[in-house]
Amino acid sequence: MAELHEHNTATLLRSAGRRVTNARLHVAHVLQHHNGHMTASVVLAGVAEADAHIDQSTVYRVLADLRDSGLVAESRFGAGEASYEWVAGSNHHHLHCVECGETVPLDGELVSDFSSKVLESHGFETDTTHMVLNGVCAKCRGGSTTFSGS
Amino acid sequence: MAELHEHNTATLLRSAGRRVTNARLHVAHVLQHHNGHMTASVVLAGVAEADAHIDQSTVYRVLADLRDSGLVAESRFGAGEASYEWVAGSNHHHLHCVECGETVPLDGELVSDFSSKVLESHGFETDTTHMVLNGVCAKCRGGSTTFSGS
DNA sequence: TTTCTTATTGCGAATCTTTGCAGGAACGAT
DNA sequence: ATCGTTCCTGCAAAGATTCGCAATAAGAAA
Repeated sequence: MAELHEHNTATLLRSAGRRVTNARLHVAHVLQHHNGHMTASVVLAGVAEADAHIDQSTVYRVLADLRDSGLVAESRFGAGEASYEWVAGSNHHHLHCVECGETVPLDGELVSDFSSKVLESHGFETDTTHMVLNGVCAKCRGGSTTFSGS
Repeated sequence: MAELHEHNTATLLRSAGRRVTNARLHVAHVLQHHNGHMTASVVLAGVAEADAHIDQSTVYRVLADLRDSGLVAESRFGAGEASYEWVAGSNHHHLHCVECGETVPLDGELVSDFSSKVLESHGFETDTTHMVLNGVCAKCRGGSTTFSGS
């Protein structure tokens, strides 16, 4: 099972034109086995635990090129530090509440509709594989709770 | 003129519940007199030139609370370092082309439409005072229609 | 103006992230 | 399996950003 994961990861890396290396597999593994977003320092810790020999600078570099390869999403929730999440190309979006800190998924259709309108009127093709919007959630607004969750 | 600016800035600071201080006026001044986005280090340099006595850590702190006050927008163009821009509450949005690096303004109505749809279906009030979308502009799209990740 | 409260600042040090470079590893070709 | 070309990585050092804390200055109140 871990093997399957690694096989997938290797394939993904290769099709992204990257070499399959120990450091990359470790970073990917840590990200894959953690639910939700992780800050760089958490990733750093996870990788260090798995293989103390991998250097911090390498982890940062790997994170950056996994991001560039589209396998990892890097999000900035407002002021805070960056956080990383394994996405492997899947489209998904977040609404991040600045009051309570919760992050909820955002309907992808709304995003793609918006995206195509932008393309229409500006000729600009937006990269909306992973979008983060800050704001205030239903609960914190105290208003109607029409959101069902998923 | 400079006086007017400073008067405005002071007022804005006060209504944001912040004290009017030398450091804040200097940072604001530097941002106001620069067209477009500036990285932290450029702001740092500008402030240092104006008043060498203001510490770097103070500039970072001021930048952060001007951001929190909504007077300054902090943008992250993809991988690069953060950049800052004096906005003082005005709504405006950017489309940033990852190919040529150009930044063009995005129609605010599209954004507010999108925003109200998100509110409708998720009960989530998005803060879209300053939005940055990455992608590929009309010019750079040229012939190719396919855009793969970032 | 003088006093009082507390947000801000400067300074030094800790922390986080990036960079240059030379040795080592991945992978296609032989 | 070995060779050769490039990509990656570890290491060390530089650079960027944040933090703790005592001293200072802003704004409110008297």
